[in-house]
Amino acid sequence: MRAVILATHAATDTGTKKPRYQQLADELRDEILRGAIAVDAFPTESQLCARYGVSRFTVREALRCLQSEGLIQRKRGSGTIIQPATARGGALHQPLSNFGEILQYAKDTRFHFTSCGSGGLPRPLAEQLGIVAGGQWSRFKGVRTPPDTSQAIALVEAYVHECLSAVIDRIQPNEPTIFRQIERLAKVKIVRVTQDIQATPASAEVAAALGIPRRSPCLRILRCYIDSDGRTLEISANYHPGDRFAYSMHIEVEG
Amino acid sequence: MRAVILATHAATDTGTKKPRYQQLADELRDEILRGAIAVDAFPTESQLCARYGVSRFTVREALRCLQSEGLIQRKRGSGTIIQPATARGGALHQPLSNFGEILQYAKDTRFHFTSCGSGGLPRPLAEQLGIVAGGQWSRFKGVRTPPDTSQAIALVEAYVHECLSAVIDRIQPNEPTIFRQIERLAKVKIVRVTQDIQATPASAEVAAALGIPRRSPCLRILRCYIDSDGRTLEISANYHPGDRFAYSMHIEVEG
DNA sequence: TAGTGGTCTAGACCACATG
DNA sequence: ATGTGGTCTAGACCACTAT
Repeated sequence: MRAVILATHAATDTGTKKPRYQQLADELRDEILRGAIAVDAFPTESQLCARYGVSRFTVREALRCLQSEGLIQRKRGSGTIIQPATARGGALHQPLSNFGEILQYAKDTRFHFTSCGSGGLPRPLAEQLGIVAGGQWSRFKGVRTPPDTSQAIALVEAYVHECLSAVIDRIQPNEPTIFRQIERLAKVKIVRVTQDIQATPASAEVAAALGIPRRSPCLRILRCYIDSDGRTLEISANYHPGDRFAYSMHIEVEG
Repeated sequence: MRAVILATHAATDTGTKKPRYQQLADELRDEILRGAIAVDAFPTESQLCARYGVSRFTVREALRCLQSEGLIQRKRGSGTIIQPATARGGALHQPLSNFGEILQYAKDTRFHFTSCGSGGLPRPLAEQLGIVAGGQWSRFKGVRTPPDTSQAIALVEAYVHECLSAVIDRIQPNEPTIFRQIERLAKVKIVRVTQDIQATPASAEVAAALGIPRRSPCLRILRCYIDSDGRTLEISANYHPGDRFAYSMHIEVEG
């Protein structure tokens, strides 16, 4: 009865040129996670402006990133403090509520899947998502495993829309995610992901893959990957064992 | 097998004075949800600047709100479009990933609870959250019901920290949320909420309250309400029936 | 009172999409 | 070529906190 432990810290795409505020966010994130800044001695905005030679806007955009990742906490009048690891939940509650963290989760686990032909979406799935049935989707099936054990933490069923059929044959079964391959091969960009989280009983297949009893509780995460034209290019259903997996997130209160 | 339907649109606190960009966001959100703007005819930033007599910064802050709520989608070079209701999932996938939406969910359901004495945190709960055991917590228990049916959608167990014992007796059992009462009575402010989502089997108590079989899958959402000093003031465990409740959210991809 | 973060203005240049 | 949203500057005033 221990939730999955995931490392944080999004990958740094050193190849692409990032805006200044993202570079700054990367640097500060690094220092925070290395413990190079005392918890109660985070620089003020004006100090950061001076130190990095940027305007307050750039500093604030960078700090907005770190705040949305739960690394810092800010209060008008008093300043910025580093969110202590205990308040972040230690290694136990790594948030998965932004995109970089989903990627990191994928990178930190092993994934292997196989192609399973094509056809329509399963009706219950299409109904829940409100997607008109009838399209053709290529089907993949796989298992996700943490690096330190052989016990699977997810059975994954993925469906890729027919409009990508030209590149489907080139999808490799051992890369960390399918949608990143789609982006690269079809030259599209995923700009939005929707998630539906529900508790379901383990089917025979899920039970076998995860090593749990049939009908025992599973966390099912249904993800839709949407491109800049609003098309749903991929749908994945992820079944996680209820006793070994928790989905963690944090919410900053606005105002 | 139908997920819970929740109305969106955060409440407008007409009493408090809001920043200009939030007022603007409220107005635009209203127009979008009323259908007063054609899906493909959303004004550009400069049009909004002119129409409302504000700077581009203010417009962009407002649009950032709407984007994080999933109402609009923006693309450099082409403009802003309204996310059609189908891509938002219709009434089926109301997001609960920001604070206003959690409040709205609470407002749209009936909640009744009773006080159940005080004591330490249950050990498994304390372990999962990494909170040092030993503190005293006041215990509440309740049921949340949608307005249109009598079928409960959640059994709630809440724990309020002893440092608020001065106000605990004044907590009313019929207001929509406990933490809002805490904020008002103890003059504190919740600035951060963490959530742990897991699938668990229904205990006898949960099964009875929700009208589902014992051991059937439940979605358990564990929330910690944290104030500006980093103190966890309230912890709530929410048990939702797996077949009647889905937690939906969307994620905008950065960059 | 001094300093913090939150809001806001009026500019500017850029990458990108569309004609 | 024009216009979009994304980034960035250099200022300003304010609400709030700490002392």
